[in-house]
Amino acid sequence: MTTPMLTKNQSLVFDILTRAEAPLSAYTILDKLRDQGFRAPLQVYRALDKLLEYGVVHRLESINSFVACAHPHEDCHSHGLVAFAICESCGQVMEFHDHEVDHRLMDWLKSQKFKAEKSTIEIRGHCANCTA
Amino acid sequence: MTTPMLTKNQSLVFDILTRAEAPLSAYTILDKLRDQGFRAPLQVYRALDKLLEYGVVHRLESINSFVACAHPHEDCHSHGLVAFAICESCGQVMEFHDHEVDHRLMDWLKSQKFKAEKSTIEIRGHCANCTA
DNA sequence: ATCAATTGCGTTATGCTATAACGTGTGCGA
DNA sequence: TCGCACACGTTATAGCATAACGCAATTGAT
Repeated sequence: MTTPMLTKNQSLVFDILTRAEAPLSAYTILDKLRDQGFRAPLQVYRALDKLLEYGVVHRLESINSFVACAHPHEDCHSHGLVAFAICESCGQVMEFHDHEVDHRLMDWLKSQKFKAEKSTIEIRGHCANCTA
Repeated sequence: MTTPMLTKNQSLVFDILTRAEAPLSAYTILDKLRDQGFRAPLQVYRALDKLLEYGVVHRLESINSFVACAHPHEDCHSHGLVAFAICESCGQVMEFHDHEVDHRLMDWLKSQKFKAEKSTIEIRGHCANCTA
């Protein structure tokens, strides 16, 4: 999918996520954008929906947060599965694509005649820096 | 981990989940247990916390729901990763363990010196029955 | 040019998910 | 019998997400 021109709200949300050191919740984004005129959660969620659709933002289901795609130049959808390692100390996220894991899961799904549409692979733990 | 005797509330919640055809949200469980005296969400969440700890129940992060472990005789923790295929039509869930995927992810995490603690692999789509 | 359809936007209200904080009772070992 | 751990019950609150309404701007076909 090619990413169309972002609207004002979409750009504001995307910029916040791009500059963030860690994933942000929708309400945290809302708070950071109050000075820019944001007043309601829906303004954030609507922008996020589009950014997710364009593949430039990921939703981290296990922590109800959102993060800018770490590989914006490639097309995340073509990667198939995307995995995330989420540090519970510092909050930082590593994004990871692996075709082996991808194929293995897809083969199993195929054997079950299951049509996959969206996937979530999230590992929570502690990153190298925080495992002092 | 060996599963201790369940308390009354834990048993009630576990039985509901065991009999359910699909994952249930905490509030759905609450509603189903009102006749048994449940009145507040915490009664459900506290039971769920223990059942999760014992490994007899899984939390599906992507749909905020809970499901009884499909392989109660084995120890889910020793399986390493557990994957779920969740049908968005009928709600049914297939549970799946694969050492290949497991090792591959763990190797990558190890190379990043990331200490994994909890993992989530959830694929949403449509099952064979619902892909008419 | 005009009308209809689409899309984004703003607002209010609401619903769903999860936990904090308090107190009670029970069982059990020191 | 004292103290501790644990399960439980209740009220209140925090955090996450969407429904439903209406308005404005854009586009594109007639």
